[in-house]
Amino acid sequence: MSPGRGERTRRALVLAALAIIEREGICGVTHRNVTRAAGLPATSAAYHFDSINDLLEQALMWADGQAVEALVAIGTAPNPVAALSTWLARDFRQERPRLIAEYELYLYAARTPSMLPSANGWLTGLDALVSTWTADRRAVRTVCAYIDGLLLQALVSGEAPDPEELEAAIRDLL
Amino acid sequence: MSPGRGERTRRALVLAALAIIEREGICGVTHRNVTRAAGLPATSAAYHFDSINDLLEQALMWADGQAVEALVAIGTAPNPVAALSTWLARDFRQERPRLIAEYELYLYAARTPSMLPSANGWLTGLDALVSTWTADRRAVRTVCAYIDGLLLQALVSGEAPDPEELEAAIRDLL
DNA sequence: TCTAGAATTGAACATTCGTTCAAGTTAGTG
DNA sequence: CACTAACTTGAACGAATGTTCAATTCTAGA
Repeated sequence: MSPGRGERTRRALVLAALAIIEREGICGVTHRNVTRAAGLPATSAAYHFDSINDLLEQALMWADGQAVEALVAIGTAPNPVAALSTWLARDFRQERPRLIAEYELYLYAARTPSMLPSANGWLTGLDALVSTWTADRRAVRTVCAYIDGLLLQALVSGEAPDPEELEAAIRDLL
Repeated sequence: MSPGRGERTRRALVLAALAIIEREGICGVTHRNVTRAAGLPATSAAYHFDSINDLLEQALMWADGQAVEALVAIGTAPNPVAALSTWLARDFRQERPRLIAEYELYLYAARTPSMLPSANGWLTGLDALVSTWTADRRAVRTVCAYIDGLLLQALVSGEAPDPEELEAAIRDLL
C-alpha cells in the first residue's frame, strides 16, 4: 500500500528540512524555508508538525534510520571491519554536508530530551555491530567512541580519514 | 594595562553569547538575546561585531583558548594521562551545558571557514599533548579521535565517562 | 454515489529579527 | 583645558518569524 497524502507530504517536509540543515544548519530550519524548499505553502509545516522541534526530531529519526540500515548491511558483508572502514571514508568524501547535518542533529539531541531516543539509535546500532566482533564490552565502547570522534574531527579538520588506517586501528582495538 | 571600554564590552557580549548557547543553542544567539543577557542595549552587538557569525567566532575562540589552557596545564601535571582522564570526566559531570555549547560551536565551524582556525585550536592542542606521550603519529590520531568521540557520545547517551576506563583505554592505545 | 474527516491553502496577526541613523557620552591626547 | 575619536544608546525601518483562522479541495469508506 502506498502512503497516504499526509504521509507523503510529511516525508517531503522532512527531506526538505534535511536539505536545509545540510546547506545552512539547524538555525535555517524555519516553516517558510522548509516549505519553500518542498514547494508547499508556508502553513503546511504547522499543520503536519507540532513545532520546529518536532520536525527536527522526525528529520533525525529519518537520518538515523538510514544510518542504522547501512550498519546492518555492513554487518552482513563478508569482511565487516573493512566494509565499515571504507563506508565511513567514502561517506565522508561524498556526503560531507549530509554528515555535518547528521552530527548537528545528533548533538542537538543532547539538549532535547524528546530527540534522545533517535540519537541513541546510531549509538546502539554501532554498538551492536561492533559487539559481533568481540565480547569485550570495554573494547566495544572504545571502538565506538573512536569512530564517532574520527568522523567529527575529520569534519572539523577537513582531512579525509584514511580507510586503511581506520581499519588497522579498529583491528588493534578489538 | 586594563582592557579599554570597548574590549570589556566585547568580552561581556562574548560571555553572554556562550551562556545563551549553553541554555538554548546557537540558534538562540540573536542581537537582542545576547545584549539582554549582558544588560546592554540591543544596538551594542551590531556596533562591536560585524555579524552574528563574527560573534560566534569570538565565542569559539574564547572557549577554545580556555580549553587549550587547560590542556597545557595538564601537560605539566605529574601524571598527565591520569590528569587528562579525570579532567575530562569531571568536565562532563560539572560542565555538561558548557561542553554541549563548545561542541556545537566546534561543529558549526565545520561549515564556516572563518571559524576553522579556532576549531583546530582544540584539535592541535590535544594532538600536541598526546604527542608528548608517544612518537607514533598513528597512535596520537587514534587517541585524539577516541577522546573527542567519547565526550560526544557521553553527551548524547547521558552516561558519564568512567575516568579509570578512560585512562586505561588511553594507555592501551599508546 | 454521498459524505464525513483529513488535507490543503491563502490571508492576516503580533513578535522578533538584523540593521541603520543620529544624538549623546566618555576617555585619552595634544 | 580643549578636542577628537571611540563608544554608547534610543528610536525606528523593513523583513522574516510562528501561528491562527476560515474557506476550499480531496479521498476513503458507508
